[in-house]
Amino acid sequence: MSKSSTNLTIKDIAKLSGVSKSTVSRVINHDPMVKESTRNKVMAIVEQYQFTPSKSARAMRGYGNKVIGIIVTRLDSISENHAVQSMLPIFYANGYDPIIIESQFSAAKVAEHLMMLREKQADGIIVFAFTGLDSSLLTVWQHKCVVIARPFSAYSCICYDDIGAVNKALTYLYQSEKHKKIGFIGVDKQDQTTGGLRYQAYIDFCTAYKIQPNAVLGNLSYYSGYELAESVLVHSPTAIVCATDSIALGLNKFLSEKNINNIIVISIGSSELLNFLFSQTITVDLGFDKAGIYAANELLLMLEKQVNAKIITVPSQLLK
Amino acid sequence: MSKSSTNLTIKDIAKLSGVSKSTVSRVINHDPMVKESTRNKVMAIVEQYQFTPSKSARAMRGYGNKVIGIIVTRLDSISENHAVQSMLPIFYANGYDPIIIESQFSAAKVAEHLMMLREKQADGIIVFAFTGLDSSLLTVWQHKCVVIARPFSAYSCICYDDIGAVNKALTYLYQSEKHKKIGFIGVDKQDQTTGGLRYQAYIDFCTAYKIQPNAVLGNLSYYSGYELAESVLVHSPTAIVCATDSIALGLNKFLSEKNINNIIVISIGSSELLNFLFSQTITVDLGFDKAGIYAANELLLMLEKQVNAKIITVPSQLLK
DNA sequence: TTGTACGCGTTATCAC
DNA sequence: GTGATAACGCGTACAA
Repeated sequence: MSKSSTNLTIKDIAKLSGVSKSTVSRVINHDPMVKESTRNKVMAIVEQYQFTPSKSARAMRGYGNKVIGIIVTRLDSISENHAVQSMLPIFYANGYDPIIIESQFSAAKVAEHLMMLREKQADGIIVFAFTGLDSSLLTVWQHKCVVIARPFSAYSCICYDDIGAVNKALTYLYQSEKHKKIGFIGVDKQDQTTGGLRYQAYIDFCTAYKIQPNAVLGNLSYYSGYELAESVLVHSPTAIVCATDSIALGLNKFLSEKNINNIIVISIGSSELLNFLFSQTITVDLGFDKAGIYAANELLLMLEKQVNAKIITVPSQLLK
Repeated sequence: MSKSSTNLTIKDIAKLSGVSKSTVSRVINHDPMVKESTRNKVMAIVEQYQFTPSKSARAMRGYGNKVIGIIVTRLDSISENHAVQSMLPIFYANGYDPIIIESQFSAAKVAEHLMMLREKQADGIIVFAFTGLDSSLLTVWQHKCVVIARPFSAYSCICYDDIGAVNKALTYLYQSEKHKKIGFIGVDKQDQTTGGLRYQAYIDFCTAYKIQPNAVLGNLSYYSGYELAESVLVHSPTAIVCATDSIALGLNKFLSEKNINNIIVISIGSSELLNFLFSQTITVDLGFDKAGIYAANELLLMLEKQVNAKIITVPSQLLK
């Protein structure tokens, strides 16, 4: 009926409901100082015409755009994907428009994207950290920013339980299953968390329980797991812990090809694909989806009221 | 040195360079009617202070936001990820900020997102189509929209070579390798392209070459490939064509578990993971990355000048 | 309680 | 060539 061709403005709504622009503005922004009757009157028109205030205009008034920037390292990272997918509904439910961008592990790109987000008057950001990303880039955003996967001091961070996850895996193998020869395939220590932390946890466990370490480090790809398999197997372990599910995929392929099926594989990180393809693999869930939920809620909290930075560690869970 | 705390406006630049706002605006927008000397003078200041005009303000002036909306079905779709990753650099290079959103195969969500994009004054959109998405939703965007994976009439579309890909697979098996008993695992025909088109191509080839069809249809998951394997194998084919790489993963898992290794598997869709895990599988590359490039360039073309809708089919390629 | 007038940062239309 | 000025849609002191 009503021509909904071109978008209505606050002025039109004012005319239509017989009040002034300011009153309409007050109604929209839930100013308590408006008479019940006029509020209803205006709201009726607003509903009827499906009016929504121009975001650009509000942004210009310094209002914030109801925009959250989400900077992932790579769009095709399975773990980050899960985290993002679980935070999106939360942002939508609170009226925020999440905009996803890719850093490709480049600090320079992060800087670029942050500039863009500032221009767009984004209200807050979520950053998936990586080796080489410096917290100094984020200073401007300090109080409207949640960092994932690295514990930057003075920032709100969501971290994975790298150490606990490895310990859970090793405890299960050593205590419950009485394995004595446990190998480890990890990633280079230059990667502080997935690399350094998980490797160190393995080493620490070994020294604590007087196990002969048998570790080898590569990169994050499944090729790495495949290629490094042999150098761990040469010490004839009865179980092998993989620092990531990709590595576990590679290792499993190797074992499957060589028809080796008396070795237990435990993966830090539990992906649907790994569980499907190699269902005998034991996995430790790092809780990517929970991380997303934590991150989103924490950010919304920060935007609502001043809240001091905290570091949340997502609990891990052994799945057997 | 210079305090870069709060953002400068066009007014500040004007004051700083001793001209008026209008002249600064002209310089920024490459108006040829400005004296060389003043342009240089202004540009110097612009560079020095790293000034960039407020996007919100431009948007309000109806200028367009230099924003491209990209509506994917799911963030973790490997194929769409590839396409998106290949279009992002193109948009960045042309000064556009791509914003990625998830439809989750829901037409209602698409409608919501489109509303949001309109409010934000997005300049154009790219939509990954799916079963249940109606082109009527897109009418407002008709001339600034590229659709991927479905041939909507009167829209610019990038389509995959479903029929050609299946034909290439079958031709290879039948002509070059002399297979006579070729099975097919596909997806339900309700999915018009991946489901209907690829199945029909198989059937057509069979009737053309008088092959006894041996097809079964399920869904897009790798579980489906695994579960349907048996009902195809029961007719003892020597080769099986899988409509997607996920299905091929599932089928390969089944074959591997049963120690069946005399059956050729061909997958429509070539993923890195499939090639890694089951390297003996022959794959037909549908060209997801090329699709992204085509889509981005086509959209940029549409935004620049009037150009009539065309349908581009991405060539497929057999990889053996 | 509501309306008026102004400013946000930009571009477009005039004059000069 | 360049500068003043109006306009975009909105929020908000200030006045009524």
